[in-house]
Amino acid sequence: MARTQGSHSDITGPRVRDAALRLFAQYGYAAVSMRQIAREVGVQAGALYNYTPDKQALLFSLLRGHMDELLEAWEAVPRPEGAVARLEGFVRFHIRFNLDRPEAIFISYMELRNLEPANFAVIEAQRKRYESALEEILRDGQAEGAFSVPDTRLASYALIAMLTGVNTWYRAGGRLSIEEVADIYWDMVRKSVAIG
Amino acid sequence: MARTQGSHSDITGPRVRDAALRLFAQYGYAAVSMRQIAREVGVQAGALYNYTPDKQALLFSLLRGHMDELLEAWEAVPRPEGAVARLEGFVRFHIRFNLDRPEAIFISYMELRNLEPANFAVIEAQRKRYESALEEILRDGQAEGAFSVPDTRLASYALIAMLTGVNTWYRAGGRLSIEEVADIYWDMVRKSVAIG
DNA sequence: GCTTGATCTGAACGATTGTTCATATAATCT
DNA sequence: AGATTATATGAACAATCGTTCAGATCAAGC
Repeated sequence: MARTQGSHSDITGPRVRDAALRLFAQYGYAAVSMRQIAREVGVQAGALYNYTPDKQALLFSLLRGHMDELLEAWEAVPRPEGAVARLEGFVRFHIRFNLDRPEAIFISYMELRNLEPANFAVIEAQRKRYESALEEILRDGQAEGAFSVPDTRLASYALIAMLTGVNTWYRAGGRLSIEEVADIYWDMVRKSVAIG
Repeated sequence: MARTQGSHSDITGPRVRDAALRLFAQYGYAAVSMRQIAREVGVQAGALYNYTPDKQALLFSLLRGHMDELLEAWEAVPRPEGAVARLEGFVRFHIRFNLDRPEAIFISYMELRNLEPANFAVIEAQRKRYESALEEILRDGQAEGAFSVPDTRLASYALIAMLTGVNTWYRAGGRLSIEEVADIYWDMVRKSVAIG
């Protein structure tokens, strides 16, 4: 048997990516086999190679696509006057974006070490680009006299870690909505960089 | 050949654990083979089974040992009067402890999903026990009127994530000492839960 | 209706996996 | 010195890994 009714590249391709994303997030890149991905899609392992040259490229493509989406989405966020407003924008954007795609976020942090050096460099550069947006806001706020942040680099690391941590505990349908969570985090972030 | 000069269980045992810890931290549990660990120790793969019943037990033993050490060390920390002082104690302890053993911390967060369910439950319970110590401090501070933390559970998650994030960027010999880092983080934590 | 091209199967490849075990050696005990 | 025990080797096991490929099958274009 081969090629069952109604199956096309346009359908199988995304299904391969979806299955890989979900399985990588759940079990980890190294622990997931190509046959496991194929089974999820309902296809034999060999068929996957119509959609990716190899397993590594599949991981890279997922991470690359995710980072592209992240950077694009962030650049589309309005850039209001004042560092405080911009910081609030960043916090709310980050939480919303992360909670919207927990699996992609998860593998973006967990599977970096499974990227070949050349691929790692690409993703790492994109991540730095995103995180430097936060540091720039902190620098602006410091210059404006709105923040008290002696070390903006370090503070940006601290805040990113805090915000990204939401994904480790938030579950849809819990007692708090995403907006309520964002409100609380924004309050903590605001105070943590405030003067005093 | 077998048993080369001067090698004993007392020596090989810890070396197996050290090698496993380092390799798991660097490449991930699933990506590291028993033969790789054995090579690092300078022994054949079969010899590892004098020190662990299987690979899974080796991972669990490392995590279990780490969590025991963490809980014991935390309980040895003096418990001063006042939630603010206790919070400062927690922050400084957490950063110091984490930066002292980056590899154990790393696998404690990355390899949880590679634990069998029964093993996972044990480690997870220990982690909860540790994190609840922070939440208790926040509740005390709220009751004292020293903090403004509407949701202590959520705030404890936020702070833990922020503090643990230090390990992702801190490198020994960098421009800041551990104490300087702890000072800066404590300042941010203090303000983030303060009133106003 | 026949051909073409895209898509998939199913078997096969060599390599590697975790683990077991008979055997050999070296340290320790008597 | 001889016997015992702990510790290691090295080969073997079945299972699984990522990947390749000839051939089968279906959809689309003429």
